[in-house]
Amino acid sequence: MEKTYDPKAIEARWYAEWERAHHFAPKADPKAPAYCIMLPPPNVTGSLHMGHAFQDTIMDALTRYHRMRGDRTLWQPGTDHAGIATQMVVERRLAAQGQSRHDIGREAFIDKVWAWKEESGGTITRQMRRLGASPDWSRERFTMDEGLSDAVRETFVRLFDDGLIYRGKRLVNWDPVLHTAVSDLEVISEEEQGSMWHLLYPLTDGSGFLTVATTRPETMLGDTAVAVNPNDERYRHLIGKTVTLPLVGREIPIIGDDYVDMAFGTGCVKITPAHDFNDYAIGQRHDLPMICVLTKDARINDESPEKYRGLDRFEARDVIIHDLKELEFLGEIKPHKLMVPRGDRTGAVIEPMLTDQWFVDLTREVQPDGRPGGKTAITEPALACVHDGRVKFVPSNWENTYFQWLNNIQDWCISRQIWWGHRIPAWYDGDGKVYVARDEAEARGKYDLPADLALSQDVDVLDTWFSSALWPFSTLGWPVKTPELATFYPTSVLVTGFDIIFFWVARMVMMGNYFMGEVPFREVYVHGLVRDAQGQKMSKSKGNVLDPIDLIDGIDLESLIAKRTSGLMQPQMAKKIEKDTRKEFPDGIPAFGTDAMRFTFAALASNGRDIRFDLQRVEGYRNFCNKLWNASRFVLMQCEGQDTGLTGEVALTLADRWIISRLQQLEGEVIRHFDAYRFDLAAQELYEFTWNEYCDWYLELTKPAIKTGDEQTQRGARRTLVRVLETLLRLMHPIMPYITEEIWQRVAPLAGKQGQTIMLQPFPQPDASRIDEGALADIEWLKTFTLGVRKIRADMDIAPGKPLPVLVANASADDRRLLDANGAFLTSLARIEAIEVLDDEASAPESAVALVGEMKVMIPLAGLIDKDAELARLAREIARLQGELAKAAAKLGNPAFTDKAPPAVVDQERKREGEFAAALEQLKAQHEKISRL
RNA sequence: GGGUGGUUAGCUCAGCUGGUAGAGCGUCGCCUUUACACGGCGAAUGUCGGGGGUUCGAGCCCCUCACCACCCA
Repeated sequence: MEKTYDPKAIEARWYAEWERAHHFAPKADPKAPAYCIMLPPPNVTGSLHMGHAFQDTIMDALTRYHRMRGDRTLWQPGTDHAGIATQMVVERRLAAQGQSRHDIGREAFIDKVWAWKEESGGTITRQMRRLGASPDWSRERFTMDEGLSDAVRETFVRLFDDGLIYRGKRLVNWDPVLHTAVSDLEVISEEEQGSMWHLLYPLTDGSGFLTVATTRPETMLGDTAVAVNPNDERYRHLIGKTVTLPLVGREIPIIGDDYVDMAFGTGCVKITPAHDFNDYAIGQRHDLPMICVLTKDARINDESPEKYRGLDRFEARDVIIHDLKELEFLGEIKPHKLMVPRGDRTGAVIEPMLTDQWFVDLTREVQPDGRPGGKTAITEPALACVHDGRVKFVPSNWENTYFQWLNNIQDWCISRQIWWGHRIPAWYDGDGKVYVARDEAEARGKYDLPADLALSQDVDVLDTWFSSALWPFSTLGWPVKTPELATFYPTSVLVTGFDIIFFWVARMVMMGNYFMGEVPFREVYVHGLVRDAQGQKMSKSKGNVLDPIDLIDGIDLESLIAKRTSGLMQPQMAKKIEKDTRKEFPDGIPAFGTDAMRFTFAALASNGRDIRFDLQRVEGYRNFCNKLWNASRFVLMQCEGQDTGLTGEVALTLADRWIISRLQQLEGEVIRHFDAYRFDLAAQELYEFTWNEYCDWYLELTKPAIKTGDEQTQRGARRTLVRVLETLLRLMHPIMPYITEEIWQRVAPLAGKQGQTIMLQPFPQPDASRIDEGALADIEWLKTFTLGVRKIRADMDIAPGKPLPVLVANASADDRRLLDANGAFLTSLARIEAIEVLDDEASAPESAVALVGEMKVMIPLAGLIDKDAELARLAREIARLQGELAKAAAKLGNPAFTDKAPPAVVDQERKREGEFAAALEQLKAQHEKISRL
């Protein structure tokens, strides 16, 4: 083996080998329990970001863990078509050639999108392979595949026939750049600085003015009422009167509605039902007319006074304010912070707009014809299955978020006015009558339409999330009843970020319940969001993104800067991004390798919401990989070509029995943490055991055993070295697949294991009968002894390499037994020249002392030890013990404690008190003795 | 306004059913000791956000306040 761990040299080789050998496919054994994870489908033309890498690490760890446990394990991969995002990219490419999609037409445009998918499609799945991800690639699916498209048509038609999909004019989020409705998910509202304008609306009877406050004055063109709170003394008497809308001249009523916040603004609210969600609701309550004043690209339309027609909404705002001022209808203007909704793709300010759209009904109890409405058929079952535990959230508090959203749910707008996606399976005749079926021929048959009746298909496509909602069963073959569907549905766990609980998780539950009659997954593991070291969200525009592949391979500073500053939406940010990047990564990013990155993600996967990604953490775990590498190197050096005790008699030393015991405990802990999705704790246990026990103690303890032990002892040590390492590798494999495979290939034969790959080996199971409590206790004694000597050495400034003579006094029978048995260990670990057991302490020379229980470990002062230093050292220790003793004594002196606390706790406290007291007495005596010198 | 999460060592975070406050990184000494300097050995460091309560005992349970973050309106 190389002296230093070099991830690059091992990763590529193993991945290719695993994939070639089809190790990722679920095993055929029908008796094995099924375990299935659905990969949340990333955008087919997208690329891997830190969130993906984090999530993929968790899913892969779970997949590898269950595969090793013998489950029939499927990690189902695939990608989605990301309708809007992908269409935008292709449109931008067209625009670069001076064309728009309308120039080339729908069909040609769709061809271009497919071509783009072919060209850039494999990036993210290639990157997943770099991460060591082990999904069954042979089952990879794409939401626009034939089969998945069938599933989409099937669900649409069935929901429509069940009366749960309808078409209607509703207020939706309108992106005026994309010319499409978008879902709430695709709208990001952020606080921006704006103004609050006070507008004066004259009462029609001439008796005065009402002052309304608004942040969007241009919408006044579409006002159809002014609302006040019916409890508001100031305005109550005006309800029922009318005002005359300035500039427009329309007479509109003053209405009373509880919605109006008396304390906010002026307490009078202008109502524009066609351009505001709250106003829309008020409009419905009061049966107000809805006047749409904007065109599809957010210009003023022909419903408005001629002067404003054709103006962009923000130009119109300026003109309207100007005109109102001229006419003295303008009151105060106050600076005001408001939430501005923007399209997440375009950055354009979203306008609520009244348009014809398709919706999934999620709110009606019953339909007019008596069939169940969406609330009964879809929403309530989705709530029920979480309430009754058929779907469990981990951590469980996310259930509240889920409930909160479903309890306030609106009908789901599923149509999008774009071209890339699943075209809505609905046809219209010349009169606009709609026919829904799987295809046109079916529509004609189903609705008994004459063959010569001209039909045209709806031009809109479905929301990408509509197809994503079907993912857990459509990828398994539904609507065909495949064996995979029977085996793997419901799936075991969904791994996802909390940001899409509403939009995706809830919708999968809805669709799964409705079409499969069963939940889509048993558990939802909700992980945090990866942020940068400062806790900032990583985003291209902030220039603080990290590419997981750069952590694996490393990247030099200039390349990193170039990457971060290219293709920015706001090129002026480049300077600042460059400066920040130079500051944070003066030397670029070193190559850490996949395993170190994966271990970091696992270690960061606690229950928190935010995960600050700190490069130093990765560095630490890269060092850990190196530690493991070198420990393995040591083991191989001791064992390769040697008898590793595969057959025949062996003798196990205390150290062997101890590390075997600890290994059993570790196995139990790791399993417990994996099962609880506490990857951070599992990682910590593995780290701790490997470094602080296996390397720091066990390897050191084997050195004297191998060097000076008899043949059986050597064989025992070698056997334990390789067996424990081999087991440890299997325990770590789900988190660090590459390094464990590489080392396992060499270690396994020495441990008597055979197999093509570690990834199909059984996951270690603890064996309680191999936990040797005596060995655990004896090693504690040995450690205490060693640490005591080392501490004296360090405090007295004695060279670490200098062998020391040691005397022990006040040794119990047990101490003597341990001294006899472990002399070799002690001399090696603590660098001791010789140990002499004194029967009579009085004869001892002046020494520095450490305590192991009651026993005194003494290092003679002669020529070695500085008297003052030793006194200081003793004084510190005495002070510490006095503190502890006082605490324990106070506790025991309290009768309430001794009476009421459980006896075991009291006993333990008594024992501690005794130990402190004894130690204190010894050290005090020692202090006195030395100070008399 | 409603909701959720958070506040523990210089930094980032663990702390399971209340019973001796922990880790990594960083810091400070000593050391190229034959697996590893991507290392070894040793050390320092806490009013567990404030206040109150329950309890023999509270970082953990209850109440309250403050601040931070996020979600919904």
